Amino acid sequence: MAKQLTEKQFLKNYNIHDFDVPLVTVDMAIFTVKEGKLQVLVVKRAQHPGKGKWALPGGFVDMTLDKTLNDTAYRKLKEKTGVDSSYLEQVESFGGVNRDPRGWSVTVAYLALISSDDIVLSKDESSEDVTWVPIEDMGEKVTLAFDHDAVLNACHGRLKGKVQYTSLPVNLLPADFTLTELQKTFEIILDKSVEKKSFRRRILDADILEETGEMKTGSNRPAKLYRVKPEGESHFFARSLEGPR
Amino acid sequence: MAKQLTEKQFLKNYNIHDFDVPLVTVDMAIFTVKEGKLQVLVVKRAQHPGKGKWALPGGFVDMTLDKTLNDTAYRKLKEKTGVDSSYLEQVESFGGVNRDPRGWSVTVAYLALISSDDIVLSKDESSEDVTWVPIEDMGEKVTLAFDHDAVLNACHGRLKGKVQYTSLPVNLLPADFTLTELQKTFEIILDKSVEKKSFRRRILDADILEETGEMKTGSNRPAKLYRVKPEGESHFFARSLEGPR
DNA sequence: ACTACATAGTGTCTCATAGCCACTATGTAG
DNA sequence: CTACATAGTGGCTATGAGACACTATGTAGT
Repeated sequence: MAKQLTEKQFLKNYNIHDFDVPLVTVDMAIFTVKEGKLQVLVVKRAQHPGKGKWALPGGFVDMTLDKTLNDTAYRKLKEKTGVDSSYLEQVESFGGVNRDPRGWSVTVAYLALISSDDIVLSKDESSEDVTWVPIEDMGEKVTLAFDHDAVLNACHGRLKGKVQYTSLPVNLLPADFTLTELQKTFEIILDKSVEKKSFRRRILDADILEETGEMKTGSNRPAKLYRVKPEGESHFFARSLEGPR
Repeated sequence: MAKQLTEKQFLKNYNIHDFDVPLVTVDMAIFTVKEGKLQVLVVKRAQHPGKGKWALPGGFVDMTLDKTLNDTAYRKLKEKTGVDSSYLEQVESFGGVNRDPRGWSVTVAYLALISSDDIVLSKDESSEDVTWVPIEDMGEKVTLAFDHDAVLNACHGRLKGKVQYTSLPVNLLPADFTLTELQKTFEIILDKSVEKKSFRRRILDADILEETGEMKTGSNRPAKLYRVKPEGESHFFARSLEGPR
């Protein structure tokens, strides 16, 4: 059966373009914060090309299922994580003759942010394994197939950039959270500490959160729980977080 | 000959996908400032579909000429304007089943900024006319084929957004310019006035320009001429231009 | 040559918001 | 009841934007 072919044989048989049209895929960097680390979802490819290698989840646009590129992205996200509502943002498209051995191809990269709470990872016929990898382990412990290291890099860069002047990280937390938890999330993404008072002032003055009325108890002084107001999930600040002087 | 077909006939004959692969194009919003207005380049389509309508310049990826998507963008820019070095930035990709009558298609939108000085517009076989249109006339006096109004909107939005916190507009001016000219350019894009002292302080403190040593004479007091330092063309400011209180 | 004027460029105040860091508040654990 | 950890605040400094009046230096008309 086809699955027993080597990559070389597979490529020899692969013949999608009788017309000179590039392949089009959507690939996603799905981020979450787990165990105090920013992690990204990767899948082990069950099929050629790149069989057995880790890669970002993604795949071809399904012209019968998907009416738009965003549909493709949502579908992929749901397939791998079961999540169907979360922050999703198109980042950048990568296209060229050398990035995929099947020939000229274009991938539209998306960034997704989800809370590690509501996830059940699930593999399908295209992937033999699915796992979270801390972003800090990428490059050394794990490298990705195709140009996915570059794709991931672009997505990670976008995330880090936007964290400086938006409220994006709220999308990495469960519905209710404390300000300290939110601050930690910012710090994890920025990979540096953030001053407590500045942070709380900034977030509270932006008026993007509302108190749930509940408190988070557990260790020491209980903390107020907040939830994101509608529209609050991507507030833009006029000034960047500047970091220590 | 084929050019005499109606659009309906043309579409009936059009049969590029024996395989279910979307079409891939690159479309560009090429901006300049001319006559005190932000203007965008549009072409009148000489071919179906959309024959006779205005559209953003662009076209198919040429898999023999282009090694990457950026190559396609540069090629298109050069074809229409003769310019071969200018600011070019990928903005967003639009894909869907309804945006092009030929079927499922993806376009990768690029934003280009050029100085109105060094341009010689040139048409080719795909366009029967090429012209600049003030962005303020788009929508009322001019509408575009396909979903190009939306594409242009995304590019214009990106430009306006980045002007708030970057030095991008330097790319719309000739090599040498005065601070007042630069300020005017910012004001034209933002469509609001900018305070002179704040503006000059911001730009000069950013250390992205250098004096040419020349002065621009002509009317009244001569003004120092500046040019952009290497790397200065896309400086990011920590604070946005805020506008009048 | 002198004066009017337009445009270039500056001095200096206020204001908003980030960083700093010590202080107070309120719970849990022994 | 005390120690301690974590939540949350007060109040200062620093940076850079906005306001706006002021000075500087050319061109143009007579």
